Amino acid sequence: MPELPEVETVVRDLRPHLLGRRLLAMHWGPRPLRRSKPATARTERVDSRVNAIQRRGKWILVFCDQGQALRIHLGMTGQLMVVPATEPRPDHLHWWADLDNNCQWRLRDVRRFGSVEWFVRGQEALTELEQKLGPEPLALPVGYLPKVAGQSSRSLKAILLDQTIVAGVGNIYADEVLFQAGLHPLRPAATLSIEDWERLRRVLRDVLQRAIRARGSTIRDYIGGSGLQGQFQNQLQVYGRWEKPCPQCQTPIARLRVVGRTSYYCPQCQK
DNA sequence: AAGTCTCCCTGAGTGC
DNA sequence: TGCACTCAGGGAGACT
Repeated sequence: MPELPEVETVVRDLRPHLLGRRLLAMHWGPRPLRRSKPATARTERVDSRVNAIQRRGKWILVFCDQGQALRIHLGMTGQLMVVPATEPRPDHLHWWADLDNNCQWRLRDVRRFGSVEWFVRGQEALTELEQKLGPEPLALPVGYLPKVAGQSSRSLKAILLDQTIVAGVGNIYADEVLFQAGLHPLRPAATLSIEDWERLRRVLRDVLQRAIRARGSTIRDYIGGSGLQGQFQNQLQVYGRWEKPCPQCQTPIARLRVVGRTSYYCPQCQK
């Protein structure tokens, strides 16, 4: 499941293949992705050069030199890759773009939770996101979290998953961060001390940075933009480790459902 | 009005 | 072998 470290890895992998390349045309297949625009099967003439590729939260933004932009979300199972155009089309291919070097940039997405949106006025793709997303967790100002969540009765798990508070954290890294910080997923945000919030801020940054270095976590479907799997799944301390011993205290890892998501945690280490 | 729930989607896994 | 069922969870919108 692509979260911030996985999306960042995809963006870094794609840059050398796409920067400076001309996008000739792009194609949406007959089975619609979620909330894609255009929504129906069609081909869009583009003929514009790729200027920049960036990540914002779990979103990918690709800017072209005539002011347009592509906005892509990988959903749960999205895979982006650049391959020779002659390569056979895989199953579940729902969008692709023709490049000027006989290569094709492709989105494969088994569950179609992803989206690809084409903006003629590219800046709108970013300003829309900025209106609804919180800051990047790798660069959170000291004091930001207690300011926006310090009075909230919500659980810490809900806070971390809320993209309007902080953008890019999903279920896996929320659990890992809370374990590393020694905080229970159901702990009400309003009960944290300033020291707790500062520890959480640092752990959030450190866990995500380590995961980026490992090219993210491949649990089931995720692969990077060069087709490589991630390696951080081997460093996960609690996620997916139900009833296995806690790496700190050997207590069996517990799980429960918080805001519709499965949470893994150590009942001994996390208070 | 803040916070939680439901829905979408498919393949893998499980039990019978 | 086949079938029914559950689970995985991102984000949007419905609901309480």
